[in-house]
Order: sequence, then structure tokens, then C-alpha cells
Amino acid sequence: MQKIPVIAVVGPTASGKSDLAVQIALEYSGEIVSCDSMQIYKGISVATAAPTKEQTDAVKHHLVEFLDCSKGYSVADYVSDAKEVIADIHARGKLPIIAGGTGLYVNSLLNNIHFTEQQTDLALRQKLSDEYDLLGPTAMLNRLKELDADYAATLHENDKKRVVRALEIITLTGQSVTQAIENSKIEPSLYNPLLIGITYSDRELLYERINKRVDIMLQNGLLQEARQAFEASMNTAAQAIGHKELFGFFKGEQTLNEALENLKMQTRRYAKRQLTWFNKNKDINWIYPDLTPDVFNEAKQIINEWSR
RNA sequence: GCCUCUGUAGCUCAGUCGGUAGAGCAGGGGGCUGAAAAUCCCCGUGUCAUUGGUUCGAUUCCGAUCGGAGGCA
Repeated sequence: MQKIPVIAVVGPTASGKSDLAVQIALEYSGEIVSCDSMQIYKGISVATAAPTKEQTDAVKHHLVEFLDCSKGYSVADYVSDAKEVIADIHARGKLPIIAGGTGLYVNSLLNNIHFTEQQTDLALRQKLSDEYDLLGPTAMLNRLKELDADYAATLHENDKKRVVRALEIITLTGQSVTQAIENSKIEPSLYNPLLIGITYSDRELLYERINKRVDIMLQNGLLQEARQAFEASMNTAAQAIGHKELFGFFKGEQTLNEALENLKMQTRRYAKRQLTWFNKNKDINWIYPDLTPDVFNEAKQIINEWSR
């Protein structure tokens, strides 16, 4: 089967990937498929720095601001949704441009990780989580060792989320995580991807952009949006950086300035984690705006070489 | 002007009964397969303000100088 050509623009938050993706889409007649675990939600566009109206007017954006904040979502949902959207864009003769900073989603999509039918049981997960708290990390990791020694060897006992999830999978499916991971890789990739990464060679410059962007968010109504989130019942959207950091201020536990400084710090750390994720991928063609002022031109050269 | 306290890692501070020093936070590095903007792991050399003195040896004790805080005038 012929692989679908796609361009993926990745990088840490506030690096300028959204702008670059739009420029590429306009030049090469593309449509943007967002790859961002938080921008999928409606009503939190300030905190998530969702694409602006100018951007969405200029280029069609998919998988952005379509889900209610009360709903849960996962990688499996994303891969399934994105595959459909990409196939449709390609069928209409347009170039799919994946743009986003959620490393897990990017990798799972491009490698065509295969997720089987429903494999989550929140009640069971809660039960295992309670047991973890009760029996302690060592006991739970030991339990996993007996069921799936290989996977257990890759985890630290404090990694509650993964230890619990591994036990959840095993009790639910009777299959070890090692097996499940192996099975998830059986299908070949559907795409012929070109990966373009954007980040600053001088981390300080990226951090300055992040700090500045938080100040702009404030002007764009971050406080009002966060106050609504403070009262609303949110699902995974509650994890987004941008609202929860302001709750301390709403409760009167800290000043607005303290909360904003913390918000900036959390965003900087997030950017660092994103870089850890993407740095591992040796297929990424990196562009550094502080070294290469004309980012778009650089991107065009990379693309032209790739499409030859 | 006088008195007291204080000056140690980017920040807040321990500490060395004299043998060149360590926590928290910040920061850095690394993981990551159904919550991922989440979550987990690892990483601490710095003219111990400056300058004289005592000493085998001073960041530690003493003096002076220069910062900072408070008190009295």
C-alpha cells in the first residue's frame, strides 16, 4: 500500500510551531492536524494557546477545540481520530500537516501503534491505586514482577501510574504489558513523514518567550477562563497548565504574582520535558530561530529536498 | 555617629569544637504504549564578602575595610 506523505511540525511549547505549520500549509496546500492533548478541548483556548482566529481562517485546522472539558480522551482516541482525518485530507488531494507538542501522540500516530478494543477499567484502576497506597510501592512492583518481569524491570517502584496501569492491563486482558506492547507494533506505518522540529538553541530565549506568552495570556482573559475552570467539573482537561496554577490565588493562599511566576515555571518545565521526548527522535530536522532567522525559508528547503 | 546582628551554590539558609562545605527551591539530564500540559528517576566545587593577623593549616578564631538588616540618637 502506498504511504501517505505527511509533514509533522514538532517542538516545545512557545517555540513558534503553530505559525510555521500555518505558513507551510499555505505554501503547500495543506491542512493542519493538531497533535496536542489539551487543545482538543473547548473553552480553554487561552490557557492552551489554541490557534487564533486568523490562523484557523487562513488554514483548516483539525482536532482542535472539539471536545467538552467534562469528557476524557486518550492516545488511543487520538490515533483513531487522526488517522481518519489524515486519510480524508489526503483523499481530497491536500497535504496533511501534523502540528503539536504531545510526544506520545506524535509517536503513536506516526508509528501506527495499534490499540485494541477498550482496555481500561477505571474502577479497577482505582482499586489498584488504593492497594498501592495501602501496601506500598515495593509490594506492588513485586506483584508486577511475578506477572511480567520484563516490564517491571523497566519501572521504578515510585512510578505509581505505570505500575498500576500494568496491573490493570494484566487483570483485564490476561496479557502482559510486554506482550501488549509487542502486539501494538505489528502494523506498519501508514505514512511517509517528514519531521521538522523547532526550538531555540539557547534555552534562555525559549524561556523568555514562555514568560512573555503567559503575560499575554493574562491580557487575553486567562483569569476569567481559569475562574470558570475553578468551578467547573473537568476531566483530563483539568491537567492543563494554566488554570490549576491560579487556584491558589483564587483561594487566597498566594498573590497573583506568585501564582503567575509558578505558572511560568511549570510551563518552562513542561517545555524541557517536551525536549527530552523529541531529542530522542533522530529523524527530526531541527530549526533554531535564534540561529536561522528565516525559519520558513529553512523549512521550505528541507521540504523541497524531501519531496524530490 | 554609636551599638547589635549579618555576609557560604542562581535564591533561602545549614555547617565546619580550625583539616577547603550541604539541604530545600531554582536549574540540568533521562524515562515514558489507553490520565501524557500527566507522571517517574538521577544530578550539588562554590574566590565560604575583601584584607591583614594568630596557626603546620583559617571559610571557621581575632582585627580592619566594604555591603545588608535592626536598635539608640
